[in-house]
Amino acid sequence: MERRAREILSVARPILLEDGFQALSMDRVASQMEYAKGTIYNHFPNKEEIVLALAVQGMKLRRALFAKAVEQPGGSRHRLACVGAACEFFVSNCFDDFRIEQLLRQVNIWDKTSEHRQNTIREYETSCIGLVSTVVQAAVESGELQPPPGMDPPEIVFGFWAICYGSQVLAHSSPGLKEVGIPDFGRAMRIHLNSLCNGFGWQPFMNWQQHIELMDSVHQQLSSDFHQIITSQREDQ
Amino acid sequence: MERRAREILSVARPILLEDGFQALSMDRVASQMEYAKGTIYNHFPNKEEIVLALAVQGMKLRRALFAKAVEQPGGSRHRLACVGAACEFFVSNCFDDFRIEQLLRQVNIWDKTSEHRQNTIREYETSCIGLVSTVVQAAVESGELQPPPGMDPPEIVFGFWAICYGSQVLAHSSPGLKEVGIPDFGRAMRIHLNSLCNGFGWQPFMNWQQHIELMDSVHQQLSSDFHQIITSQREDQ
Amino acid sequence: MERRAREILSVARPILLEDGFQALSMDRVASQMEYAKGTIYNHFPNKEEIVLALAVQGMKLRRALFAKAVEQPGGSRHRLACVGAACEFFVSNCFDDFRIEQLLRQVNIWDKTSEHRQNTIREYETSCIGLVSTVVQAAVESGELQPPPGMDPPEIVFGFWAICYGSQVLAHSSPGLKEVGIPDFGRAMRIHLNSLCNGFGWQPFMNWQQHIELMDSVHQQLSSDFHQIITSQREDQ
Amino acid sequence: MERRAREILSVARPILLEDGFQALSMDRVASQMEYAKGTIYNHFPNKEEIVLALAVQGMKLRRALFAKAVEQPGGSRHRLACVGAACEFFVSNCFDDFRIEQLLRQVNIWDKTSEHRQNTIREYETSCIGLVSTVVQAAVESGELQPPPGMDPPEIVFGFWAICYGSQVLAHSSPGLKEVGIPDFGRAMRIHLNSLCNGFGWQPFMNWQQHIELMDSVHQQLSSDFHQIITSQREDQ
DNA sequence: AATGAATGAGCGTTCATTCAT
DNA sequence: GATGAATGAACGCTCATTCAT
Repeated sequence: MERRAREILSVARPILLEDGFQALSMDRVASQMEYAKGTIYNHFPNKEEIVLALAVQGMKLRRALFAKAVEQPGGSRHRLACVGAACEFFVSNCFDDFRIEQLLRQVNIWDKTSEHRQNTIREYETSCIGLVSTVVQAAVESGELQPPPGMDPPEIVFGFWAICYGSQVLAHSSPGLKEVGIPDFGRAMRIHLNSLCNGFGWQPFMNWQQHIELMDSVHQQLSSDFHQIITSQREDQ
Repeated sequence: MERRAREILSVARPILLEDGFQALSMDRVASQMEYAKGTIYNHFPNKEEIVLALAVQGMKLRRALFAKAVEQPGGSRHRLACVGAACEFFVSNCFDDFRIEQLLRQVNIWDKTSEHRQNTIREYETSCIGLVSTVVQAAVESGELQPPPGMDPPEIVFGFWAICYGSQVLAHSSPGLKEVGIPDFGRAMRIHLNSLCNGFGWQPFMNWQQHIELMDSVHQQLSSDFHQIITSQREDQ
Repeated sequence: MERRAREILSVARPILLEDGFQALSMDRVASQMEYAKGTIYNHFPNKEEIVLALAVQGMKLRRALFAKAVEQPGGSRHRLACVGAACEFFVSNCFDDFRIEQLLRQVNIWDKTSEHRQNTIREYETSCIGLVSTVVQAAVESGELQPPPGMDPPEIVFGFWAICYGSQVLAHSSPGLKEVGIPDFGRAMRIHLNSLCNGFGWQPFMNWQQHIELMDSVHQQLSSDFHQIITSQREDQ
Repeated sequence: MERRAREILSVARPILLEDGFQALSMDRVASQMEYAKGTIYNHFPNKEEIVLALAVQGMKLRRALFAKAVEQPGGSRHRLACVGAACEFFVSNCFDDFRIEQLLRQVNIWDKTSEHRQNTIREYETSCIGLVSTVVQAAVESGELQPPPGMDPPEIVFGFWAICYGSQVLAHSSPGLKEVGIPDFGRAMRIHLNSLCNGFGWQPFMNWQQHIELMDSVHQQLSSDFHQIITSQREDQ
C-alpha cells in the first residue's frame, strides 16, 4: 500500500541522516519496523530508490515554500527577499531534507534508480529555478533590473542559488568556521545576497541594514504560512 | 617507506574517483599493487585515512596556487582576480582533487580518522581563507573596499568562496543545467563574482566585460606559473 | 483455463532455454505475463512441474514424428532410415525441445513433481522405443536382421538411441569439436549409424555413400510431412 | 594452501553429487568444514570454479586410465578393447566423476569461470580423444582398419565415444530401462561397440561372444593397474 | 478463480580487520 | 616490516510459497 511506503521512508530517513548512506541497509530498515526485508523490496527495488524517494519529499516541500514566496505581492526585490526567506526557512526547519538533497549530489545513486523517479527529481529542481526566474523576469520587465546583455533570468538565479547552497554546505561541513573568523554565517550570507543584488544594480538599492531588516520582517510575515505548508505536506508523507 | 604511502594513494585515487567511497576497499587497493593488504594497514589504519590523505594532497596543491596568486603585484581587485584565476585553474586542472574534497563534506569519514590528519585538513582550509583574506585586508587598508561595519575580511571571503564552491558543485551535479537555461556556468560564475565585488563597492568598479577581459589576461599571465606548481607538487606525491 | 496453462508454458520456455533452470522463477514468469504469481500456482504447484510439462510438449512432438517415420512402407532398413531422419529433423527443428529433455536427465526435478506427470514422461519414452522396436522386430521377422542371441529389439534400439543422443549432446557441449578433428558431426553420426547396422549384418548391406544418399532422399520425402506435424502440434500447445 | 583447496573439494563433491548444483552453496560447504565462508572464497572465487575443479580431478583420472589402456601391447582392436575397459572401469569405479562431467554439459557454469580452468578442461578432453585416436591411427596404418574415405581417426573415435557416453547417460537417467526391455545395458553397450567395429570392417572380426570374452579378460588383466592408478591419483586430491 | 502483499530463509559475495609466520 | 590466510558479520537481493481478500 501507499502507507507502507511512507512507513519505510520514515524509518529510513533517520538512519540515512544519522549514519549516512553507507549505513542505510535494507536489513537495518527491516529490523526497525514490523515488516520483513522482502516486503521492503516490494515497495522499493533497491536502497537507492529509497534515498530518491526521500529526496522527493524534501523537494516537494521546498517547491511549495518557493511557490508561496513567489506569489507574494510587492516589488521584485521584495519578492526575491521572500524567496530568500523561504530558503532560510527551509534550511532551518527542514535541514534534514537539505542534507538528503546534498547526498544526491555526491553518492553514486543515479545508476541504479528508475528513470521515472530521476525525472521527478529533475522536474522539481527545474521547477524551483523556474519559480525564482519569474521574479527575476518581472524585475527585468519592470525595469528594476538590467542584467548584463546575454544573461537570462535563470543565469541570474544561478548566482543566488550558488551563494545559498555554497554557504549552507560550507557552514555545515567546514570544521571550525568560527575559528576562521566567520562567527555568523547566516548574517554573512544575507549580506552577500544583498550585495549581489546591488552589484547588478537591482532597484531599489539597499544597504546591508535595510536588507537585514527587510529579511526579518518578511520572515515574520511568512512564518506562519510556511509552517502551515510544511505541516500539511508532512501529513501526506 | 614514505614512497610506499604515495604508491598506495596513487592506486586508491582512481578507485575513489571512478567508483566512489563505497568501492574503495583495502582488498581492491592491494590487488592493484605489489604490496599485500597487511602492508597497507601499516601505512593507513583504515580506508578513511586514505581518503583524508588524498584530500590533503589536493589542498596542498590549491594552497600553493593561492599563494602564487596572492603574491602577485597590483591593486587588490586585480589580485582578487588572480585568486579567482587560481580557483578556476584548480577546478579545471585538478578536478579530481576538487571532487575528493567534496567527498569529505558528505561521507562519514571524520569519526574514524586520527585527529592529526583532521587538523592538517583544517589547517589547509584555514590557511587558504587566510591567504585570500590578506587581499581583502589590503583592499580595506588601501581604501579600495569599505565593507559593511562588523564584517571582517574572512566573512567577505566567505561570499566569494560560497559562489565558487556552490557554482562548481551545482554545475557538476545538477542534471541538465543547460536545459534550465544556464548554458555556460563558468561565464555566469565570473559575472556573479564581479557583481558581488561591485555590490560591495570594491574599487575600481568594473562592468562584466572588463572583468571577463581581466580574468582572461590574468589567466594567460599565471598559466605557466600554475602549471609549474602542480607539476612540481605532483612529483612529490 | 487450459489455455492459461499453455500461456504459462510459452512464457517459461524461453526463460528456461536462455538462462537455465536456475533462472526460471515464478516471479519472472509472472512478471512477463498478464496473470499474477498466485494464478500460476493454481496451474502448476511448483516450477519443476512447469519443466516437466514443457518436456512433455517436446516428447509428444517427437513421438508424432517417429510414428510417421515408422509407418512408412519399404524394407526394414529403409524404415530405420526414416526414423533416423525423424531424429535428425527433431534436433534440427526442435532443438529447444531436445535441450529441455536433456535438462530432465541432469537437474533434480523428479523429487518435487507429481507421479502423474512423471508417468506421462515415462510413457512417451517407452512408447518411442516401442515404435522403433517394431521396425527392428519386422527386420528380425523378415530375416533381414539376425541379432545376437538373447538380444531383443529394444536392446538393439538402445544402441542407435545412444549414438544419436550421445552425438548430439557431445556435439553441442564439447568446446571445439572442430579443433579436435570432427568438422561435421552430423555426417559422422550418419556413418556410425550405418556402420552399426552393417555390423549387425542388417540387410541390405550399404556402404557409407549409399547410406548418406538414402538419408538425403528419405529426408526430402518426409520433410513436408514432418513440418506439418510440428505445425499442427504446436498449434495445440 | 593447496591442502585447503583439496579439503574444500572433498566437502563440495558429495553435496554436488547428492543434491545437485543448485544445492551446492558456499554456506553449506562452510558449515560442513572447519573453515569460514570467507576462507573458501580465498581459494575459489565462486562456486562454479569449484565444480570445474572437481571436474578436472575426474578428467585427470580418466586420462590416466586411458594412457594406461593405450600403452598396452597387441593388435589395435585389442588395444581398443583396453580403452573400452578403461571406460567401463571409469564409470564403474568413478561414477561420481562421470556425473560431474555431465553437469558441465548442462548447467551454465562456463560464464563465470576463469579462462585458465576452462582451458584445462578442454585440454583434458582433447587429450583423451587424442589418445584413443592413436589406436585408430595405428589400426589404419597396420591395415586392420580401412575407414571410409575422408573420415579421420578422431571422427571414428567420436562414434565410440557417443555410444559410451550416450549409453551411460541414458542408462542412468531413463526411468525404468528394464521395463522397456533393456535388462543389462552394459552388455548391450559392449555388443554395440563390437558391432560398430565389425561394421567398419575392423580386423580381426569378432562375434559378440568373442568380444565379451575379450573384454572380460582385458578387464582382469588391467584391473589391478587401474585400481593402482585411481588410488595414487586420489591421494593427490 | 484470481490476486499480490508478505514472508524469511537463503544466496553469492564483500570486506575491514586480525594475527601467526 | 611484510605477508596473506582466515575470519564472520554484514550486505543487497531473490524467491518459493502462503494466504487474506
